[in-house]
Formats: sequence, structure tokens, C-alpha cells
Amino acid sequence: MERLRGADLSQSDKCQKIMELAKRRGFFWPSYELYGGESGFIDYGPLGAILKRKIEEKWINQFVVKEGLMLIDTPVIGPSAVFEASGHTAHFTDPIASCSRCGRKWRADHLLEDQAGISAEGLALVELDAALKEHEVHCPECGGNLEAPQVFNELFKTTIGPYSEHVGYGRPETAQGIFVNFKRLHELARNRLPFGVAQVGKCMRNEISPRQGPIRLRELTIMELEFFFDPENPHCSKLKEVEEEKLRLLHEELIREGKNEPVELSVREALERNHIKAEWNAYFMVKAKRFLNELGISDGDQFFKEKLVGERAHYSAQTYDQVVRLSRWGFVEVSGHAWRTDYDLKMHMASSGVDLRAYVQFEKPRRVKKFTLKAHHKQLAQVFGKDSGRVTRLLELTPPEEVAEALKADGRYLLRGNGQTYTILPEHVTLKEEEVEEKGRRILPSVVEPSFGLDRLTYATLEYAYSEKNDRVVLKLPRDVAPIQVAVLPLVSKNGLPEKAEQIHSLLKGEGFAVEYDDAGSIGRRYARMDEAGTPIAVTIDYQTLEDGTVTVRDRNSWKQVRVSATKLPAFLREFFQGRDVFAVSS
RNA sequence: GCGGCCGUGGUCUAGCCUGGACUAGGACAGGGGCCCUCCAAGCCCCUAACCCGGGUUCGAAUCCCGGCGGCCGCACCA
Repeated sequence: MERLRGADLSQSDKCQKIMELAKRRGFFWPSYELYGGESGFIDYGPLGAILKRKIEEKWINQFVVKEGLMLIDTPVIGPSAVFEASGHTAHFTDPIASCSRCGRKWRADHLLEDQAGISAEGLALVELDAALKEHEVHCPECGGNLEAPQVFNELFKTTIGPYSEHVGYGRPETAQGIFVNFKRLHELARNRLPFGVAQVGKCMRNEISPRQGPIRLRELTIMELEFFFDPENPHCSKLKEVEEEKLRLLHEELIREGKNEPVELSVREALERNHIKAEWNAYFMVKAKRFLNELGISDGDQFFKEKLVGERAHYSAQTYDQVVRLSRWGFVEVSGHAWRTDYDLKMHMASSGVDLRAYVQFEKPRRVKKFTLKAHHKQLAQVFGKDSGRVTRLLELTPPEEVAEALKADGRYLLRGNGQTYTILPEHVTLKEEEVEEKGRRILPSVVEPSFGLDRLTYATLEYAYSEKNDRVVLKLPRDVAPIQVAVLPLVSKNGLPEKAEQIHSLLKGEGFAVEYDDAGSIGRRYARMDEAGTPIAVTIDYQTLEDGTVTVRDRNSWKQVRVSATKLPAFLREFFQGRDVFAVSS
């Protein structure tokens, strides 16, 4: 496929070998090769599909089952309203200006900021164009004039049904499927905070120029969870379990100082020094670190890198990327840990007009002075016509104090929502201040979001499992994600050994193991084949098996062998796959 | 999207500059057979490829153009 020469070769050697192995043994390969290929897409083959699924299962086990969270599954396609509310149609996009002389493309907003020192935030394309001209921004490379900026939106666009005006988008993240269901999910969590909801699924991002095989895809699988907590009670109840754990952080301060190396801080220190702003984020970062450890990626090969303000997604108040060292690309993001605050719920509440606040009960009822707001429906209907229903709902969701203050100061209140601004005058409402007994309050939960790229994790797992021994490949996949668990091999293919091996094969299959039988070629060749596929255990049936019913069990990593009686084999293997060091004990 | 390099069986590659003897060679992998007591042993046989389209030419894997794809650099990666 590709050929690399000279200095490139040594550095990308491992990646190269893995790509070859992946194609040869059926982990993954480029999609649509029959028609010349299409970049940004990969196919998972027989081994890869299972490996990927097992990593997903492991994640679900650790982040959903063990954490007591909920798992849901929502559509890939969503109507435009969802992504307009979430900000993706506006923000999942880049204004690109090309140079009319040299043809280079630039981020128009970045140029404006760099050359004119003006924030381009919130500027429409025409405004951006005007600003670029006004401040005489030129191509930084050749000084040529810039063409009018154009937007490129990375959402995949489609239509829903036969109506071209009914626009839908492929989701760029699974999160919105959770946010739009917040009310129901909170109800299912029996109206308690905190709680978390996870989702695993395909997402689409129409990348401008994807490369790097499984690292940057236009269609990818994301495993993410939204964890909702009370912003007024943001403490992580499980902090004790993790506060002494060390995290390697390359935090904002270090980056601003120009540093590249992370520092090692305990969770407690990181929180005390405000390098991590949300306790729950810290908690899940520890979980994420351990998760990668179990996929074979040690602490030294991963760390968390904070995203600077300009690099963060539009919804995020703080984001750490978990990065892993990969042989070809250096440190690559495999998960993001964003503190999304109440951004998404707030946006969906404003767009839909539905109250998405959670009710939090006080320990004791409190007597408080409080404004109450009563909307005058008839008056509002006269002024706003069709929109009055929505205006009324929005108005009633607004803190009355805010309305009262504005009316007092300016004589009017500007109500924003649904992409419009409505002017509320004193005669539209009745505001009363009274003392009431409150049993609780309504709040918009704050959200932390750990979000993992399953494709990248699958690749990283392969890369970290890859090793060579005596000129052959041994894929030391963690035993709980290996696609084939056990190989059953007759030592030779005669004298009744294959028949005996077939019995053992069926026995183990019946016990629920993923087993493969192989009697082709010499025993050494078959061991080698299984090492390359990452099969942790090989069971060999030999002449002694016929005499005393014991078989040889071979460990892929150490090549150690122990004899186990066939009847005890299932129990032995079960212990092995639960993580016990059965070879050290028995040999 | 720009620039550079590149595209040959399942995988890695030889051949391309200097067009013909290329019915495209090799290694590994795969299938069949012989052999058969533990780490890719050996022997025999077999399967299987010039990215796509156009052009130049008597003749194209080889030269030219376009497309697609890959790698690297720039840009992009909310």
C-alpha cells in the first residue's frame, strides 16, 4: 500500500506492522476497496469486530455496571432542531478563507484574531468577511488577498422522509440523545441526583481530510456517558476511593509556560490547586486511566492534556483529553473529559420550551422571600400571536428576580429564546414578592462527560499488545478482550488425536468459551498462528491424553506449559480468564 | 484542499528510469498431499496480482493526462 523510506521507516515501523497484521489476520482494513476505497472509513474483520466488541463490553462493565449507571441507545439520525439547539449547526463548523494567490486555506476567524487582535466569536460570515477586509488581513504565507470565507460544517446532512425541507443530521456525538431524553431519564433515576447515563454508538463527522487509518474516521464509535450532578452540591461521593491516585496532567498553566511534559499530581492535589474544576470529572479520569491500564497501556504511556479556551468545544467549561503514545503519531487523544456545565440542558430548555430542571429537596423546608411571576395570557396573546404559548412558557421558566430587576431598571425585559428576542413590558406580568415556605428548589444539573473513541482504543490496544519473539509476532492482548480465547490442537493429526481433540473442542465450546480447532501443519506453526491472533491459551492433545486424560495448556505470553486433566479444564480456564495467575501456581 | 512521494496475488516485494523476450519473478501466508511426540522443519502439487479511466505506440506494469486511494509536510481535527 504505502511505502516509507529512510528515517520515517524506523519510527513508523510498528504502526506499519500492525496495519499489515490487521489486514492479513482480519482485524480491520480500509473500506470499499473494491471500488477504489473511500478515506475516513474502515471495515472491521472477523477478529477486529470481536475485539472491538469486547472492549466495548469491558467499558460497559466498568463504567455502567460497576458505577450503577443507565445505558440507553438512541438514533444516529436526528432532526435539525436537535442540533440547532445543541449548537452543532452553528459551531461544528469552520469558516475557511482561501488565498486567491497561493490557494492556501486558513481558518478565517484565527487570522482575524492573530492579525487584527479581534475576537471573531459570534460573527456571521459576511461580518467576518467585512472585518477581514477592514483590518486588511492577508494570507500569512504569501501576503495575497483572501477570498470571502466559506463555512464548512462537519455534520453529515440528510433528509428525513421524502421532504427535502425536513433536514436531518447524523449525530457527531451520542450525547444529544441523552440530553433530549433528560426528563424521562431523570424520572427513571427516580428523580435523584447525581445520576449518569451512558451510550455507545456510531457517530458521524464529515472530516475535511481524514487520514491515519483507524485514528481519524468519518464514521466512528463513541462510548460516552453524561453524569448529572447538582451544581450546588458538586462533591463526588466516591472521591475517597480515588483521591490518593496519581494522575499525569499537562494542565493549562504548564501549556501556557510552554511545557510539554505532564506533572504527576494526586487527585486531591489537582482539585485543591483547581487544575481539575469538577470533582466528578476527576473521578472519571481516574476510571479512564485504569481502564487503559487494563487494555495494556501503562501510566507512562498516557496522560491528560487540558484543552485551552480556544480549542475547547463550544459547550465546555473545562476539557482534558486523555492521550496515549502511539508509535507513528505521538500522543493521540483516546478520550475527552469535558465539563459541559448545564449548557446542553439550558439550550434544549430554551429551544423546546420544556422545563428540564431537576427538583432538589431541602433537608429542612426554608422560609424565603420570593418573587412570583404570573403571566397575563391574554395580553401576551395579543402581542405575540402564535408565539404567545412559547413566550409564556419561557417567561415562567425565567427566574422572576431577573424579570423584576429588568422591569425596574429599563421598563422592559428582553426575553431570549427560540432564536428570537421578545420584549416583555410591565403590563404583561404581575410580579409579587412574598414570603413562602420552600421545600426544595429547581436546578439545571451540571454535567461531566467522559467520552471514549472506541476505534482508537481498539487500535491502541493492538499496538500495545504487539510484540515479537524469535521473529514471530505475539499479540499479547489482554485475556479478557482476546477474540479467540482458546485454541484446541492435536499434537499430530493421526492415531486418534484429532478425534480426542474434537471432543475437547466441543466440551469447551459447550462451556461457553470462544474456541478454535486447528490440526493443519506442525504444532509449532499452529502455536505461531495462534500467537499472532492473540489467542491467550492453547490446549494440546497428545499421546499422554489418551493414557491419562490430561492435556497440555500453553500460555501465550510465557510459552509455559502445564498439564491439566481434561475434566478440570473448564474450571482451570475460567480461573485464568478471571485474571488469576494459574501458570505460576501450577508449574 | 495545496505540495512532495507512492499504488504489482491475502501480506511484503522484484520489474518501471532505458516500452517488446513478463505466459509478471520471489518470499511469507493459504489450500491439497506425503511426513508426524511441542514452538512458523522438509518435500511435491495448487490457488492468487500490474488501482480505475483515457492517451501515445505496431506493442504499456513500464511513458503522458485525469480520477480514486495511501503516506509525509502545510491546513483542518467543534
